[in-house]
Amino acid sequence: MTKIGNPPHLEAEPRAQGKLTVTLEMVAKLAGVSPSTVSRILNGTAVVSEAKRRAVVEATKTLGFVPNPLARGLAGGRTFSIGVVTQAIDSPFYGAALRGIEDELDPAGYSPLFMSAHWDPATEARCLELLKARRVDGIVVLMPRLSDEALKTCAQDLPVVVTGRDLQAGQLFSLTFDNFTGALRATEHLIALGHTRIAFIAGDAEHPDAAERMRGYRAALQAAQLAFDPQLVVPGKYHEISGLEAVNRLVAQGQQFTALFAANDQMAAGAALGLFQHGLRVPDDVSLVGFDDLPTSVYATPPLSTIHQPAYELGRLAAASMLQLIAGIAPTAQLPVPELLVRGSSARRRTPA
Amino acid sequence: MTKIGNPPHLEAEPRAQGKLTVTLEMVAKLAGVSPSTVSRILNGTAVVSEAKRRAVVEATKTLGFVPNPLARGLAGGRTFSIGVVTQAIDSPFYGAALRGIEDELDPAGYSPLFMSAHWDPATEARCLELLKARRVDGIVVLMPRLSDEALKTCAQDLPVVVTGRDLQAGQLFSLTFDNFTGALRATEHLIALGHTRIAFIAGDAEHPDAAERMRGYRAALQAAQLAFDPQLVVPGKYHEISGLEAVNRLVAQGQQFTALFAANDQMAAGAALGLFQHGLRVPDDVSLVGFDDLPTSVYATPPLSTIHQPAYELGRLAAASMLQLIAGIAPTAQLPVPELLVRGSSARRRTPA
DNA sequence: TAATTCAATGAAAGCGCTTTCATAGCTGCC
DNA sequence: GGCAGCTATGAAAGCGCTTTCATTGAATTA
Repeated sequence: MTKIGNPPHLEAEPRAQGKLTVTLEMVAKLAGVSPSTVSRILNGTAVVSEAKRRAVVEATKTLGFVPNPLARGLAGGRTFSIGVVTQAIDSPFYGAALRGIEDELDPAGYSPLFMSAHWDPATEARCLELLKARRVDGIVVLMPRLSDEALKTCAQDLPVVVTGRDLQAGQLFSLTFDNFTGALRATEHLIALGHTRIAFIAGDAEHPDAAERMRGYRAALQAAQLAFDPQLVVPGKYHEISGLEAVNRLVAQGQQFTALFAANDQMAAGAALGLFQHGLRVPDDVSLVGFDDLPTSVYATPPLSTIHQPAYELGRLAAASMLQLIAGIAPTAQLPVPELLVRGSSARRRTPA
Repeated sequence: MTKIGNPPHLEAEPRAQGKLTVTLEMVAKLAGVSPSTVSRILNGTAVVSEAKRRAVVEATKTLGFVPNPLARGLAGGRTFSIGVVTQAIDSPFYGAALRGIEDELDPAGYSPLFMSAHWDPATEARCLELLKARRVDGIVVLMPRLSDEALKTCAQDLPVVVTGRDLQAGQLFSLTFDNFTGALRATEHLIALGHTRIAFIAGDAEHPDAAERMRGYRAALQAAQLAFDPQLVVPGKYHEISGLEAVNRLVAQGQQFTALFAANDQMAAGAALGLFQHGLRVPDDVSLVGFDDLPTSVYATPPLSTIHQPAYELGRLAAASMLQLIAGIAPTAQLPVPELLVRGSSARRRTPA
């Protein structure tokens, strides 16, 4: 029988391990109780006499017993693991969120199972299937690309928490950030600095949050009675390169603008490079504001003014909500309101309009 | 009996799911064969007649059967999952490596299990324990902080692949990047541009790779017969803030330097901000070179010259090596040699020495 | 043709745990 | 004092799969 840690093809290698897996049964025997009792103590499933409890705890220590999660999952139906679907595991924004999830889940005895869907709905669907197959106790999807319907269907099988989408259902909880207000504040800030020609690098319209940010931008203009000029709006895809290309395009078209609002920090970084390449100084010639507050943005030159989006907090709250869902409690968590961080990239208009 | 997907506390919620988990046994019955045969076909463990194989495949499709990884793991001793310990899941560098691992493991039918140790040996040890408890088939540790001994001990239980440390053992394989040569090339580049006063922001001496980079810096100076000036070397901790502080310190001390080599891109970013704040232009006043080639570095203003470290490739190779280890093949993977990327942050010396 | 080997397959025994179910021993009340 | 009503605990049946082990029928050999 192949034993864990003793792969047959490695038999040649000397192994100094006689620890042939301590099982719950061994603990039971040593403690002089039945396996059921040990299990009950382990899970706090039932009342057990203090004497036996002590004996079991001691036996557990003596033997160095660690319950086998696989067996637990198989027998009990719960794996104490939460599937986490992110779009890009290597994105700075999601990284912070993942850490938040990790930090929240860990003390509760749950482990996250990360997968990335790369913004592709099909991949995302596959991730969900894989996670369900792995019998996770719940799934957190950060910025899903799947349809509301698909998510609801998924939530029929197990608790689901999504971010960046507003939909509630039985075991489905969502956490949304007020992108509209965030974008509104960012644009207002630029307007307050005297800018009237404010270009906007939009996110992919497919993302609801990108649409909201666009809406915020327009609302601010309108409130200030500034005309909305479609020429000043360039579509992007949330990557640095989009920001760079957007600036190239604006400049090529000869658009006049003294401020630039990018729908996320990554595009703002790209835009900064574009402006630099065209000899436009930030903030002297063009004020720049981003959205997200990536950890790196404060180290941009000049540091980027932006809307703080609490990625870490988002992760924590999502995880906490999931834990509540599992416990049968209706989550009520809410993300903090958007906060504008004014740094060096935005300044009062200096050039003539 | 608590069924997966039917948490008792959620019974109130209407569930439209009659899919009571398709098991291998059901497939066997439908295909008219024994469970053993189905298992054998699934795993390719033995020769099975073409007729039965077809029947089973069809039954699998009809029923939409997906094997339960938990049961597989419990019965077979293999979980088809690989533990991956990273130091910071939210670091841009590790993010790329994780993606590489994911991409490599997925087609092989393995899933990664990510955990971050936050540069803390104790946490790292705990991660290893947790992963072993989860019965992963192997563990990849990116830049371990644990002692060589501890890692070797761990490798007695299961295959282990580490990066950034040079140690081989039975089931232990390591993948190292030539940090020395990388730092050498970076410094040589600066020297070739006419710089003679080259400051260096070092990484934490505890990291072997940081020590190597320091060694490369010194070797380049020596080869060019430039004096090594300890005053020009500032210790850092691989974070942006270290770079910023380092520049502040250099400037406060009134050190003369026309070039700055940071042991990683994050510190280079911080340094760039520091230089900016002190009115020192890059590259006009100070040439700046980093190390790692983070995805964001190409979007710095100006784009950062740096040593490309193939994080994604590193992940892929680590994962591939793990797969080989599991298959009983001795891995031979090697990281590509360091490559210097000259971008806008480094230029010929313009200021007098 | 009989004896032997071998390939394909089924039966059954777990893997390590949870969870009914059943059973002792108690407490308490009429 | 006897019986309902508990409580603490053990026995045993799985969870869904893998893997011996045993068996059958066919292929091979003398």
